[in-house]
Amino acid sequence: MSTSSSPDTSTDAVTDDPAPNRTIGVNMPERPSIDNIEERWIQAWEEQGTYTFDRTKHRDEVYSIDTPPPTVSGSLHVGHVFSYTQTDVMARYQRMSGKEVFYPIGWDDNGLPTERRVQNYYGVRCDPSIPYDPNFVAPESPHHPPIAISRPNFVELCSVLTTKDEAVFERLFRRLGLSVDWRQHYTTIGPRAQRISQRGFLRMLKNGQAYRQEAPTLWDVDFQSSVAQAELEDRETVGAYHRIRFHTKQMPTLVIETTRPELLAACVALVAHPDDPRYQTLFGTQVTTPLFEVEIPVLAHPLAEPEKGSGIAMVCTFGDLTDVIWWRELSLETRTIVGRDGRLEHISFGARAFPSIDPSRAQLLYDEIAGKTTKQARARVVDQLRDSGDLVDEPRAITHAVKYYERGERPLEIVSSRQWYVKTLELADDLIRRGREIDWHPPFMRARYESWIEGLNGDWNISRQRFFGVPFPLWYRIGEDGSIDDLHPIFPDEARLPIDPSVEVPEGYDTSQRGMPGGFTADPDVMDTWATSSLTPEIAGNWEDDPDLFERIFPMDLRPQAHEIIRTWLFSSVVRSHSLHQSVPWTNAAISGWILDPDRKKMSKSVGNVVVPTELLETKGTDAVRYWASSARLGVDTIFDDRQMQIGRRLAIKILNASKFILTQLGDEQAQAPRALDPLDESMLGALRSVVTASTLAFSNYEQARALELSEQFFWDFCDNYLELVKNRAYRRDEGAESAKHALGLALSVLLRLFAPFLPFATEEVWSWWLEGSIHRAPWPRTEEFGEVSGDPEILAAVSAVLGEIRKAKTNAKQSMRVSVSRVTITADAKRLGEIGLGRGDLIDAGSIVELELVERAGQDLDVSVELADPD
RNA sequence: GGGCGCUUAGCUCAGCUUGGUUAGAGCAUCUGGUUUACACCCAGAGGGUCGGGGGUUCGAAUCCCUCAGCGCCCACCA
Repeated sequence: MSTSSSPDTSTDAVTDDPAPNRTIGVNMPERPSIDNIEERWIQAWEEQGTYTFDRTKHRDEVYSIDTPPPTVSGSLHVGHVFSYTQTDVMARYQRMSGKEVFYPIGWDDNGLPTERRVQNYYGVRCDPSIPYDPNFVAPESPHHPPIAISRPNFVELCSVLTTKDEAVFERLFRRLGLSVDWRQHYTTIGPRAQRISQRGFLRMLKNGQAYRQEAPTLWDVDFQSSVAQAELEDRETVGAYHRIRFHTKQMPTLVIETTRPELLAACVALVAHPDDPRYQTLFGTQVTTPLFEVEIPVLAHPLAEPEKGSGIAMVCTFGDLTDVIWWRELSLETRTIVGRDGRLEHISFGARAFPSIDPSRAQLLYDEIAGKTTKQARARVVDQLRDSGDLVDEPRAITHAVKYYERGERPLEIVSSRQWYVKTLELADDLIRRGREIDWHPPFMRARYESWIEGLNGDWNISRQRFFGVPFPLWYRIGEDGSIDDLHPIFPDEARLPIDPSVEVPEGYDTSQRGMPGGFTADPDVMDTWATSSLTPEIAGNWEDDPDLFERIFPMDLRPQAHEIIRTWLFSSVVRSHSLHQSVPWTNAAISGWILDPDRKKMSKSVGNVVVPTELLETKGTDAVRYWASSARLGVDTIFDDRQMQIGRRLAIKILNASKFILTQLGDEQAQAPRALDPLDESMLGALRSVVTASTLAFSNYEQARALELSEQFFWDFCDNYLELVKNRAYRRDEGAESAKHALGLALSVLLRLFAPFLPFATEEVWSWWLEGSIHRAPWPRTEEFGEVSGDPEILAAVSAVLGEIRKAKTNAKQSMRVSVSRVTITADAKRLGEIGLGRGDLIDAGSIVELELVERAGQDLDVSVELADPD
């Protein structure tokens, strides 16, 4: 034998090698590793089109997924890694099960988050009154103070930045091994999304599902835009109760309590409960407000709570949502004083809207607060009340829940404005019924959907007074007198969509007529981001522009998403689908949990506890991270736990090593079906067949964590016991070896495929050592593959138990596992003894047993007595 | 105020739908072993009155009632 170094060491002649020459595993490395294998496979999958959607497949052969388009202006966090992996696991399972998986990817890049990011990133702000500057160059670093730029310039910057952000997201998602079809790609600001959003809106306008109305609207004074009920959140905020005296002749003193004394000038009534004995004499009378001395009615309404404060409330236009209800139901006056910028407007007392007994004094007092913010005005009004003697006691500090826009910093105001709405209130029953057509995973998440619908207090406001969004595709006529005809919008032909009405001109008009008497003006608003996102199935499926595709994927099979956006994304999607298609948008909703940090706080950027996902994937390995994400059940909030990733990492490595070992034993001989299977091999295959059945069932119930657990449990036992028992026999050249090789080959193939959805890289790596094609297009294991195997899992279990006892004896004696055993006596009942007898030869080999005695004793389950060989 | 979820070993979690081995796994801890599949390995050990109380049952982690703690969702919180 040559001692010179040969590059071809693996085929170096080793004449006494019991295994034949093998070509299997020519790509098999000496020391397999899961590190740095990702990029190779990502590239191979892309080149081979492994995940490309085949659109010739019929609807019932397709599994379609309404992938959540992540907000690209947000940061990447482990929550993305977690939930997107859970969806990918299901996608891979469905693909292997024979479904053609429609797995698109979108980026949510329109809307306020992007605007805000652009403002901060470049140091700019949008001023729609400025004309477009074609030579504008964005500053290198954030400019202070922000540069005012035109709307078109601003929108351009939004596009530039989102493109950058999207590239970062794409890198992460590829690295995570998502089996999305990158050709099925959309953005929520792109032309297709705009066209479909606008078409969806026009359809709903025409069928009466959308309407425009002037009404009290939730308003963020910083963003200067309306917001929807779904975007509210309560925040505990410090405030104070102020006891204020109103003037009446009916009672010696009349005191109300309020947290918003600055709205006194906007007061339009007092309200008490109809049964409240204290105020019976007041109902129907007029009382006078302090300071401004405006006469207001005292009215009864059941919403007034006698226990709260003094039991009688000051109704202002508008302090909160209850005021809106009272205002509407009691047909009260409108006296708005808070402007859209959050400051008190200048108003005139004595005018019709603001009558006063003493207009000049009222004006004097009010002029001190006009122009101030509500907070500044509040302090001043309290001083005024104190001076006038109408403040009873000093303000009492409290903490109470106040409504904020979820992205906002100051409490919401309610202003009267004209907005576009989508009808939801009258659909409530239908929407709940639709919700019950969807299979929720986990089922209890449906309760959140229903409780949201039951709590709706108005229709869905879809218009926003912002810039980077989908414009409403409408114009309004301007009368000869310059008045705008809001009631009869001009619609574009749908074939023209998408359009920007501030640039394009309605049919029959020309550019010169824009903004002119007798001409037209564009609707200035953009759509709420959810008005677009609610159409993701339509956008991904290219609704009406590609009806052939759409009918192959809609209604979709799966909507994966997080639970905090049930009231927004999920709800609004059901609304649109119900109205546009009289259908649910999908048949399954898989709701992922949150990632919590070890203190059980939700991981978020503001808490400063976010782990950078790309670093995580690089240091742990993608499969390890995917294992962690896969082992969490849907809907369950999960602690970020790198120990769980370590376990996944070990599993992936073990799969590589065990596979290498098995492939080495298989050799390259054409696998031949053995004449008869050894009972131990058959037993192992019988157990594995049960795993296939149980794992498949778990997947069909959207319990991927269970499927993983089953396969993993089997696999470790398979390595520790079966491989040890069978490896000596497999090396021989007899019938027993044939049986072992057959069983090993089948088991390896099945196991790799069972793990493939979870650990796509490690399993693909092994597959490539052995077989052609991608494992991710290989069929999901079926029980039929096991043929006539009728294996009783008890045999392997019994033999393994004996092997365990022998190991225990060796361990207790602090001996090596390789030390030989001079005598083993097994006492058991006939059935157990029979099972063990079937694995006798393998047991003797694996345990290094010199003498094995089987003793039958009825009623004895299993007793193993072990005599170790003399250490000498 | 209404609703949902959770509470099992030091840690992270299964098990509960359909009640029945001695309540499981991994990690961590401890004790050993091994270096021709794998030290990212192997073997073994210790560790739990299944949140409290009550009930149903021959039998309850599992079913029912109740209480508590934690988390979340919803609500017209002057």
